[in-house]
Amino acid sequence: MNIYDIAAEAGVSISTVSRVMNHKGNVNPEMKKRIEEVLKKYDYKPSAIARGMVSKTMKTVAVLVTDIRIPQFASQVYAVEQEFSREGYNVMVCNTGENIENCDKYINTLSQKQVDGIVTIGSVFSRLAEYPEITSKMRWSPVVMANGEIDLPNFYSVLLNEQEGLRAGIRLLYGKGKKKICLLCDLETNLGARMKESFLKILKDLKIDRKEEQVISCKNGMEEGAWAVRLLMENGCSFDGLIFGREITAIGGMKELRKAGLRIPEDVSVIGWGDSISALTCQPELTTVDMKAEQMGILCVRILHGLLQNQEPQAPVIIEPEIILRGSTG
Amino acid sequence: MNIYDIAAEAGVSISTVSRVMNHKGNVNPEMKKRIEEVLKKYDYKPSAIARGMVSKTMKTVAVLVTDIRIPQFASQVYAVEQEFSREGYNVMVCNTGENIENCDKYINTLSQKQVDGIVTIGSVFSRLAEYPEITSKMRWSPVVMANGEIDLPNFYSVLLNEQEGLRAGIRLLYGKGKKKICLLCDLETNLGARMKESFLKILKDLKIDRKEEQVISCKNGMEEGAWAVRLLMENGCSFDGLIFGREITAIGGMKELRKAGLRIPEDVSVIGWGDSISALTCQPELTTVDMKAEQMGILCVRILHGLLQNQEPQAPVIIEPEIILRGSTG
DNA sequence: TTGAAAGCGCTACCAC
DNA sequence: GTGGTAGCGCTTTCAA
Repeated sequence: MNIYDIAAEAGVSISTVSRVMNHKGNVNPEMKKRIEEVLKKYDYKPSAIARGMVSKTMKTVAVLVTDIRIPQFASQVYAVEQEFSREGYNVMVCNTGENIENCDKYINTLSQKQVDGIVTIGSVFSRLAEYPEITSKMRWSPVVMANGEIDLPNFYSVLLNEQEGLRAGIRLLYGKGKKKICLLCDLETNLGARMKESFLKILKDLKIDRKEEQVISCKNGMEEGAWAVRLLMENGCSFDGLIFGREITAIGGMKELRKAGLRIPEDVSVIGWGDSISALTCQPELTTVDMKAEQMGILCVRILHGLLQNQEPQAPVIIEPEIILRGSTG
Repeated sequence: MNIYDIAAEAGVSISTVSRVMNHKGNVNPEMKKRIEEVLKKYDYKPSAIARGMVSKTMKTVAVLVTDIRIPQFASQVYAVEQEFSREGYNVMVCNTGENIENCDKYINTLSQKQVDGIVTIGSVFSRLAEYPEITSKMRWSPVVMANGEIDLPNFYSVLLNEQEGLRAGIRLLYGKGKKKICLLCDLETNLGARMKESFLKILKDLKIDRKEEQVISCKNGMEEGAWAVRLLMENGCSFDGLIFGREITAIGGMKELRKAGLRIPEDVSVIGWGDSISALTCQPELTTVDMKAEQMGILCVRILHGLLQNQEPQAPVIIEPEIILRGSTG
């Protein structure tokens, strides 16, 4: 069943059927009605592929994410999908893994399929800047980066004001009398490196002058969080406030603290970084800097969808995080 | 840049270029080399849309899932995406929500885009059987259901042996001397209803004869788990073993038990149903019946990919769950 | 207001 | 072994 069949049955030309289906141009009301009846009779849906061939769009966008199993990412992908779905787009999901070079494979097929746009989720994708052979292949469509930034004409950003989040966290701990604060995050990531920088700057602003290790690098994961805390204790570092770069590492860290007989929040207060249910399942519940995953996803869609409608590109959007108080900080 | 440009630059016809690109038919080695050089020079990628127009496939499949933010579902979608990606397919994700009728909207666009196949994730989709007006629109492609089953020619299934999982859970509790066991799951779902049935059957098999409420219906969610436990206690029901239909409800339930001063596992042993990190973040760690989400995703892909290659359709595949022992059962 | 026809970029068939 | 060409199902222009 194709447009010719419909046209034949309605006794008109395919042009007119096309006009009726797309609500374009003027069509005699009577004829229109006749065509619509045939359309309904067969519940006819025109081929998006043939349409895409002419119009150069399949109404499909792609999301690049390292791993959709990570709750924050899942939330963002969810928001992106739901928003785009409302605009009539479908969303392809690509789990690239941490290794940025894997993007290449996806970019190849996405460009062949001419997806209308790309959303990247997670700070790793900022590293694409180091792979011009990949970004050069990404010029056919706009790219909106959640938590990432690349200085190229078709790349746009939605960023989180991490520094303010960190500042709020430090203020909170400080207000509770916790003045020996450490930051534990993955310094090998762009986000982690930025956090360290902000952290040291804020401490300086606050005229806090700690000699002991203040920043420990640890990968994301529960085990790694526990490991980092152990390291801190083995080094004889004294601390009474910990800020983690991820919820899951914070939870691993809390387990280790408990194992060492330290009470949370009495002996050590803990702050995580995220926005997922995990913060509620752990004991005590975890105070977090809310990364506003869903809001970020929604904003990415607003920008990308705007671009697809030829709206003016926007300056990088900055989202303000919010600190959510729970048991781990008393 | 299209196939004509490549052909012109190489001084050959588009037929030959097509043959080289698709490694089909015989081409003079010299000419082949010349064409490949031009192809490489421009890093030329043929349009998947034009190709799809002829070949009737865009090498794309879709996943229908209620909500990708639920960890088990995220794991399954992840597995499906990774496996299909290895086979050269892209995966569209559709978050349909609990309301099955929302599928209609997605099915319409998916059929227009002629996706090669569909994977559904979660037992809700069994309910599609009640909506022939939707399933009738799903005939253009094979559908493989994870945890679901519909008796239609193009629908295939990968199922979990829930009864065995439940039996293992009950045996475990029984072995620990816990003989007053309750099941807490959402009876309004297909899965929940089946679990209740299995549960009662197993108790009967084991000649366990409990008079008190043994099955409580509670929706999925932490609050709901807590609510169900409260209900159980308010009813004065005595129990020493709880089996929940979801991890998250189990965690909510454990919180409530703790609040009531009950020790886990000494006073009450708890078993959840799932396969996610939450079981490790809670306190104590949760014993679960592993739903084998990733394995299930992988099997769905094997079946669907086989069907796309015109391999023989398979009988429903049944996966055996596995019980993972942790602190909540001692 | 309607229809004829070109053309989107490719694959596959049929001649040569 | 190679090239010409029909045709996939649509949208869009141009004439009528």
